[in-house]
Amino acid sequence: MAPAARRAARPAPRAAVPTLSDVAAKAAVDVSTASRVLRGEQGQRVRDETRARILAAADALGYRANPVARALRTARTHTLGIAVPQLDNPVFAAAIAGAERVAAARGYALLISHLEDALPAKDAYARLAQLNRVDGLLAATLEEDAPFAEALAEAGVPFVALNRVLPGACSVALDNLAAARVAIDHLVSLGHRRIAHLAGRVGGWNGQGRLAGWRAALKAHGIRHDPELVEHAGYTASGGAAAMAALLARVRTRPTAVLAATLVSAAGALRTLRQAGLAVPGDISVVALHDGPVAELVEPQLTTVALPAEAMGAAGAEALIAMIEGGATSAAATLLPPGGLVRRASTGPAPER
Amino acid sequence: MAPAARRAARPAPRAAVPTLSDVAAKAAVDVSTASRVLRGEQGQRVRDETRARILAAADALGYRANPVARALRTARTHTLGIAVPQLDNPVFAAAIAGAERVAAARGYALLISHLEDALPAKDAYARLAQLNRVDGLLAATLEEDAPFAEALAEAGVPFVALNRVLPGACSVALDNLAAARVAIDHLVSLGHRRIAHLAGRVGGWNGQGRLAGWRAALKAHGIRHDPELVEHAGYTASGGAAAMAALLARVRTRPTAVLAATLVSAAGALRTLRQAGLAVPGDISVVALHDGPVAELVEPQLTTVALPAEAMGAAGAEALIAMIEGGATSAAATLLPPGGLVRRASTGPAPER
DNA sequence: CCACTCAGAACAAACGATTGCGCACACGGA
DNA sequence: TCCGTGTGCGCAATCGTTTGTTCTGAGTGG
Repeated sequence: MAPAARRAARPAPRAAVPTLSDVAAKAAVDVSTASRVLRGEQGQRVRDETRARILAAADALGYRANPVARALRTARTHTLGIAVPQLDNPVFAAAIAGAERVAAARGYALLISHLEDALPAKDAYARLAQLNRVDGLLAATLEEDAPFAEALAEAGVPFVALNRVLPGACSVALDNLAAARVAIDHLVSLGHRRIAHLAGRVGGWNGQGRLAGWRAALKAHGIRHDPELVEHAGYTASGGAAAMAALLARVRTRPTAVLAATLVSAAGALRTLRQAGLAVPGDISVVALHDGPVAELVEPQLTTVALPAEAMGAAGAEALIAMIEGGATSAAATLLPPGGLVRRASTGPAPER
Repeated sequence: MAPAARRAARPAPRAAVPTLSDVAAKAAVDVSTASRVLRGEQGQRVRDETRARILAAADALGYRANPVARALRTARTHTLGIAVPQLDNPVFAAAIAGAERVAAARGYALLISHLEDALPAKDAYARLAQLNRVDGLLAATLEEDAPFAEALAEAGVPFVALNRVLPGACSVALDNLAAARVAIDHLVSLGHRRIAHLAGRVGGWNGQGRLAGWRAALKAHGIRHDPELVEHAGYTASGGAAAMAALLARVRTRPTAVLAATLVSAAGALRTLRQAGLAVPGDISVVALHDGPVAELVEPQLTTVALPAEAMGAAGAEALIAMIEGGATSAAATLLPPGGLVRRASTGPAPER
């Protein structure tokens, strides 16, 4: 199979890419005519014969419009930016995948930018330097980045907040209340009434929402929420383990079930429970928000509530493109309903007392 | 100062972004002079006073060069593309993170493209349409995509193959032989001599390399490799579980240790071992290639060999930028050495016979 | 037979930068 | 006084498109 692979180093292999004027020349028309035909605009008055000639020439040359030149002229790059705080987080990875899918389908490219930490508004402006190369931005930021949002708004850059609701900005986020409700409904249906909550990041939008959801769902079932049953676990395994340990050490009456705000913290909690000699779900049931491959790797496999991370990215991209193309800056917030309960082995009937 | 800045027709919230000619006007110089000063080129003959005036004007206006215009003129977008087959795979996520880090540090943006499946060369060309918006491409593709590579080479697009070595192309990949060696050394030092291999994707570059590494490392220790001890597991948990089961069912003498080609398949194998009533590491040790958070979530926690996925993305970006800026198309392959053994609970001394 | 209309296509001006070249002016030596 | 020489900057072309405007005939009604 020796034939094709041959890769010259010297002669600057970059083939001259045909331009519009090449096409126009070959078809013996003006570039403007060629442009109109190739852009396929309706209502253009071009004779069929001419049109065919241009299309043939373009095809023969393998012409592709130069996006850069087009962007300069039209002031539209057909590129979306997505800024995420962490690339390794599966939730953001999924969101990126969703955004990429929609972007590609709509003819947009996706530029990705990693926003290490909470960025000082200053940095936000620095990032803005890059922003004239995108038509809009998907901002999947973690917390009090009002400055960031304001910088964007001020600069007139269309953007949508992802993974949280930002008042006044178009936002696409997860419906944490509904998600918590699904989890609690499940536990209650199994007979649980004393249900603890391993909360997520304090101050984070999702963390707050899930905590609120836990409370509201309990209330809906006529269960008074016991503040003692909340422990902040963050979103790491060690955080989950530590929080579970703290909870067990602190409470008088052990809860019969736990709602963990994140999958990974639930996995950590499982470790603590195992070490404490408690059976899951025999002694205590565990359910986590967010589904993922990890749920099947732990022992026992975790019952979860699937959350639409991919769809969140996709919906964000849709909304952003709508803003860009429609021109209207909507400030509507979209809450994506949970995908449903994924029942596995970590939940079971409440133990008899 | 009414003259220069007047842009939007409607109220058009998008703030008028200052252009070079705005700066030039404010500093009362020609745009060419402003350009030379702002680009900071050496050897330009500009009076200090003039330079200061221009810098002040740019600063006052908050001027940022328009990357699109610059790209059009210079035929360089300062954008890298990265094509990955799966966005949800932590390895690729890490590679993207690494590439993004380097790209950002070097003043490049990163465009990400998801290549669903093996892409017919046709599709490869379609993607090329987007390619004149990047200066080069990081191609993290899975397998026999020689057509893709050739399409790129033919189009003269600088690219580097990521996560595999592609003959004739600049490649950055993991040193699977060395990684397997680290794992086997560890097991052998614990007294293991009958070591099975849960292989990765058949036909994949990494899968092949790890299999070869397993063989070579055994040989280095004077252990004859037993072909019976290889089972193809792929890179999923269920694949790992099934392969482990098949292996146990098939072999006469049970191996005392297993080298899994991937972290997730190792996790699957753990499940099978647990169900089979075998103790890990009491009856059998397990070590996986690639480290990650999952390793600490499973029971027992997995001993792994850390593989530099982030560094791979970074090195790929470095190489690509070097190609772009240096002009020379190197075809060198870089193999990244493993990060080392991460010893956890899944490996222990070989059981007495 | 003559203006008039309108289809079909060319002209030309942007978009915002970069860059080769040329034009002044000041200075120094003959 | 005059002619290099060289510094400091402006002129203008260009990158590849898009798009408003103008031009040219051919067809038409009066």
